[in-house]
Amino acid sequence: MNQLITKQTNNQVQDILKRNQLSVTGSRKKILQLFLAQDGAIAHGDIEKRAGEKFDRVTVYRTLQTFVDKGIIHVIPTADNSIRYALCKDDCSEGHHQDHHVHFVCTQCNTTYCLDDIVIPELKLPKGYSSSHIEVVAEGICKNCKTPVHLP
Amino acid sequence: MNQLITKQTNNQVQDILKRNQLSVTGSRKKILQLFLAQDGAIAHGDIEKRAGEKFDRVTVYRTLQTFVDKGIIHVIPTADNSIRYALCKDDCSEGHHQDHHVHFVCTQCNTTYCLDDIVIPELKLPKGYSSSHIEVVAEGICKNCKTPVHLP
DNA sequence: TTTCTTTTGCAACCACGTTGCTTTTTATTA
DNA sequence: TAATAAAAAGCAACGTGGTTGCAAAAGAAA
Ligand SMILES: [Mn+2]
Ligand SMILES: [Mn+2]
Ligand SMILES: [Zn+2]
Ligand SMILES: [Zn+2]
Repeated sequence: MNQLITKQTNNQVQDILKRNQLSVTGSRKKILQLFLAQDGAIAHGDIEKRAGEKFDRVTVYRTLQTFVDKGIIHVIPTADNSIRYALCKDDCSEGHHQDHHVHFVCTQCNTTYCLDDIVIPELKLPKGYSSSHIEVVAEGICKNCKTPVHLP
Repeated sequence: MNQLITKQTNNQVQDILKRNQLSVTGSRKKILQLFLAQDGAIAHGDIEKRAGEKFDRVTVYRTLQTFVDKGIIHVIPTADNSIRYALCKDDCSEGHHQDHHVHFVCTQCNTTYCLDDIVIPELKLPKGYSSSHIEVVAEGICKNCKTPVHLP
């Protein structure tokens, strides 16, 4: 079964790389698999840990940069300066990211989620200020860490 | 006149340091003056440049850390990972920061402002998520960079 | 398989931040 | 004002995260 999933994922990985005109290499396959197997974002450190036994530090950096350039993943700003990445939706492409959405960091499991469907509300700025883009990061408890409610 | 301002500011600096039970030293005076003379936040790099000719790199780090600990300044999260600091309002004190406000980064002059009076609007999170704190950073044109309107 | 192009690994480097320790400065008290 | 104790500053050394140039290896195309 694990084998089956791997095969499926493998096709998906090949597909994404081909579609973006990237050659299929070990490092790219490995890192892309990490993203596909993950609900939410991954910190650079974790990627390096999980891919780093097999690949050089520099290769990991370059692979991630390539993916960002191609619009396959996007960078998520964090308060603690640890860089995180997450898969982009399909409407991103080379040089054209479309990743303006709210991010949610769970304070319990430390997972970062992209909340693509949440509307960023209007902000009443002071006189003279006008904003072109608003970055919102919410902190709290995620769906998986929520304390379950006992029904009577 | 410059002399007068300096004297006034000097008193203010002494006052802030005394109030927080900090000894009055060259580095602390210099760095605090930078903040008092500035509308908006200052990047660590700038502080180091403007105070660094006279003081050691390490001293600048330690001074800023002391100010943060005492609730004199607060750290501002930025997308580009350049750490910025701004003066806290009076309701911050040692170990008790009260700096939950919107930040505004001007894309023209690159100044970062603390918008203390802006209300952070409610966010409709997906089912299962609950947030305890929302970080908002708005990007755009500030009051000083706004294109002036010609009156007829 | 051969050839050309792209990617990788390695070594070296830089920027940023931290730590331990000694010297200097500040506050306190005589 | 001079002596003392406590705090801060300077220095050197180190760690981490990220970058660059170049030679070797792997991938794509033929
Ligand atoms: Mn996202
Ligand atoms: Mn602020
Ligand atoms: Zn969680
Ligand atoms: Zn501006």
